[in-house]
Amino acid sequence: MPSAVPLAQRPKRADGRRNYDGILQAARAAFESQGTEASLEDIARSAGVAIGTLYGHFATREALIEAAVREGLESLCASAAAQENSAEPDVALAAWFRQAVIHCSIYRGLVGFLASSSYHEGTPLHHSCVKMHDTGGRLLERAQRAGLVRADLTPEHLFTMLTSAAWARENDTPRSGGSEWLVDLLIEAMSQSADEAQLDGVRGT
Amino acid sequence: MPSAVPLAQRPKRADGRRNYDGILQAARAAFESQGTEASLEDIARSAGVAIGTLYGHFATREALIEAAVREGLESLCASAAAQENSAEPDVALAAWFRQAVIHCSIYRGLVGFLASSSYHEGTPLHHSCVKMHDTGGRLLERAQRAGLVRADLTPEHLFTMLTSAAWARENDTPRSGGSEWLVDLLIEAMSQSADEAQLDGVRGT
DNA sequence: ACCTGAACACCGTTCAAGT
DNA sequence: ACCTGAACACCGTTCAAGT
Repeated sequence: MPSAVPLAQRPKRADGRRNYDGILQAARAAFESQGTEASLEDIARSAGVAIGTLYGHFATREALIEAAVREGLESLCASAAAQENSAEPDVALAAWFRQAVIHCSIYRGLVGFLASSSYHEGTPLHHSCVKMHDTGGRLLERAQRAGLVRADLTPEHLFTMLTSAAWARENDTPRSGGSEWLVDLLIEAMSQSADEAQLDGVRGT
Repeated sequence: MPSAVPLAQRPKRADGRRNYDGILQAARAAFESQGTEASLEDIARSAGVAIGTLYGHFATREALIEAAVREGLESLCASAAAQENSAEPDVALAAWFRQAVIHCSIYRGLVGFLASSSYHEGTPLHHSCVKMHDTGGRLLERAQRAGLVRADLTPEHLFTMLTSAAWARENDTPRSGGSEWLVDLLIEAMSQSADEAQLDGVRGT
């Protein structure tokens, strides 16, 4: 069994698929302008279906959110796997980190769901979180083997940095410190100089 | 005029003060166990007053939150001002940063209000945010003058780091990366070595 | 000056009835 | 297999009436 939680599925019947897609489209628009707390009734209304239809396709708000971001997170991880062997290990990691931060903050409130799903199995978004852990972890390990990133970093640390930066981005204001800046700082903080890497080598890390 | 926004005020009449205090106590308990989205009706109920009484004292949810954390943030800034000249500049900054992270994450959801209040005048929590900016900024500047902290850091950057770490703490899980770790990383990232400081000196920073 | 609670509006969620 | 919308529960917020 690949996943214990029944994720939202595109129906087979034509009318069902039409509604499913319409709801998803309306949800994306609503989440984009009002965040993940947007009214589900409004979403159903603007999709032209009854509220019961929305619940029929998406059992919970989180299931709807999951369906709305699934493709994006999927492609984020897919593109990372593709470039995994092309770019320099540290550049690849940094580039992916930047993309991931953006993906996790497309909707205001999304990163909160991601954070609480990450270590809670049985939650719709958990699968996506695990996938991000895995691909992030792979990029991380590769950079660490090359001695370009601190050896004491774990995939969990990476995920914490990721979500924190995404949250900062979500709450960005023209006058605020700037999440872009924070991302730079975090990337710099996880890299290490050649000397430090050699020290690690001596210590046998 | 010190503040354009009318913050919640302790009433002068005895019965009013009793209710005000009771609501505040109930609110703190509710926020602690359920976060800042706790039901206001429940709070009023467990304080033994009608819902109208709660609204009479605290016009908005944010006003209630503000009143609940005011003392804590006040004392946080006061203690920083006191130690401002005792400890080493960088240690003082780091210590305050740690305390601040804790204070901003006592209630789940609080840091979200802080982040959105920081640059929005006319919001109940704005005053507290400005105060944190100021005291944080003073500690920062002192550490920078001593060449112990990166010169390009602004108080806004510090606030962004602060709230991000507080958010991470708010969402901490036994299995997660650990916000404590993130705090350490951020503190380390803002410090700079003596060599770098000298370089800055040469450049005239 | 302060308290009360009914009244209104709104939203989430379920489910019996329909096609 | 899928859709509908009434029904229920709950919460936020206001305000006329009271002390």
